[in-house]
Amino acid sequence: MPYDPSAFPAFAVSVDLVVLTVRRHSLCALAVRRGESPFKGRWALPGGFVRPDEDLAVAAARELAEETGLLAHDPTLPVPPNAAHLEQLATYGDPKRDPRMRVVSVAHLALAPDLPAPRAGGDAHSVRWAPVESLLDREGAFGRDGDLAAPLAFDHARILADGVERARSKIEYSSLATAFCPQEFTVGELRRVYEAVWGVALDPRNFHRKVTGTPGFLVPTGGTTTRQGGRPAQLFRAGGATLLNPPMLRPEV
Amino acid sequence: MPYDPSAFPAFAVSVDLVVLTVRRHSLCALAVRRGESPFKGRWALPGGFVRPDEDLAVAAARELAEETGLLAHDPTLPVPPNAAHLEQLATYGDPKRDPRMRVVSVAHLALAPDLPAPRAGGDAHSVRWAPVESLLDREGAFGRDGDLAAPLAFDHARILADGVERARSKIEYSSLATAFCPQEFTVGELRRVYEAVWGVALDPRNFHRKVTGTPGFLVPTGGTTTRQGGRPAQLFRAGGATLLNPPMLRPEV
DNA sequence: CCTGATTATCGTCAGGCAGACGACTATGAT
DNA sequence: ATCATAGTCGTCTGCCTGACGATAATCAGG
Repeated sequence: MPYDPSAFPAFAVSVDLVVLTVRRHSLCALAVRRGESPFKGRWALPGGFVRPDEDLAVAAARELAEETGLLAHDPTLPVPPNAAHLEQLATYGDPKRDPRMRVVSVAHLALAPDLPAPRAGGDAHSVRWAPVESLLDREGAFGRDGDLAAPLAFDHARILADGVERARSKIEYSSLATAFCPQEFTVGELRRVYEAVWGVALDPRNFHRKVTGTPGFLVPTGGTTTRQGGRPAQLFRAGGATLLNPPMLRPEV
Repeated sequence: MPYDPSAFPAFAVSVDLVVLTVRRHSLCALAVRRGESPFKGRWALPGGFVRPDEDLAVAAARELAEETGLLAHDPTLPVPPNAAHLEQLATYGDPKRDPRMRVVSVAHLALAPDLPAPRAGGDAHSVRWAPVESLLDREGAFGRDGDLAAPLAFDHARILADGVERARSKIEYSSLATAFCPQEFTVGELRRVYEAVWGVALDPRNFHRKVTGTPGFLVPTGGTTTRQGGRPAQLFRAGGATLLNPPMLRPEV
């Protein structure tokens, strides 16, 4: 029996990306400047429409690659050089979230190491990393279109806030913070990731004891580096463990 | 400038519900029997299409009320008598997940106290509570259509498994387990909720110490009850705290 | 009434882990 | 050589958890 799709309301489905990285000791998100109405000239999260025969995760990985050149990382495979963590975040479907039409957006969260260059994607629009506070602390008081301090387009401030909160809580009980680091990194670099994401200062000695004492979190590569200045530090790679038990504790307040 | 929606692929968007409760010391989920093709006669999760001007959370709350009579619980308001916890779970959009057409389903998770009657919804189809293991442990070896032991329709086994895992982990660090209890409950009843959801036995003495010692988790109502047999137990209501810090620890293995 | 079964509640103790912080090490800069 | 910087190892104390003993208050049945 043939089926009549017109019996059900039609929606457009898009994926939006919260791509986070740590740059210069602060948590940054990828933002693109919109070249078209609505919200023309305003900053927004990267994203796009899902294709007719494309799974949601595939669409998100495609958008991520288009914007950053990063590959989505399948956790079952060894980590390729240019890999980012990618996971589904949440879905936003307020009927009025897009003034053009009914769009349901499946937001995804990507965590990437600091990239050599914030390369613009295939499209010619501008792309940049911006500290998440600067993207979120926008009252709209100066919100003329095109103003760099205008709020993010659509409901993207909400999506970004949800993504940041997911990242903040997830590095507590998983080894996901290593997704912000290059393949080889030091304990100090990992600590600065936690400090940037949580916005707190951590005790280097207790942090060192905790991460080196958690089985499977870090594996030493044998090398050392002195790129941070001071005494040379051991280099590590991410170990096989994905869940930290007991978790890293985020300091109060 | 008018906008042409036909420029983008059209999707149907539905909400599916993982409704969990604890009955007779085991974790159960709500299942409905499908009256139509595809998967006619098979068990499935309750759900339905999102209406053209309906937010996703509203659609989920509407489906929940239709199937169970439960109201979704806005956490900012005092808990009404027939309230359930409702939250978004994840979104499933495999192009082949529904043989009829491209359907993206936004799954939601609802936690409800044990209901007086598993009342059938407005539709005349049959509805029942089933232990989650019995819904998930179906190899499909006996999977003729209509067979009670056939796997769940569509990708609903996956959705149910994800919902159960979300509930299992979320009661660790939040006070959500109280959503499985009536408005007034004893420490022992709350402990049996944890035991049913996790499938483990907990030490009654350590559990009592933990939950009564966590500020804001439980507030005594002053009453006592003996409905479980044995010594009368104090009655509590859920306190204002939503996050448990430190969390309840799920026993190893 | 007495006994046992059942459930609730309080207490004790040892081990593990986290926070605070002292001490020492190995590099580069001046 | 000295200093600044960062990394690494230890120590101590307090809190929390798991294991488990002991007591309290009810009900069922003899």
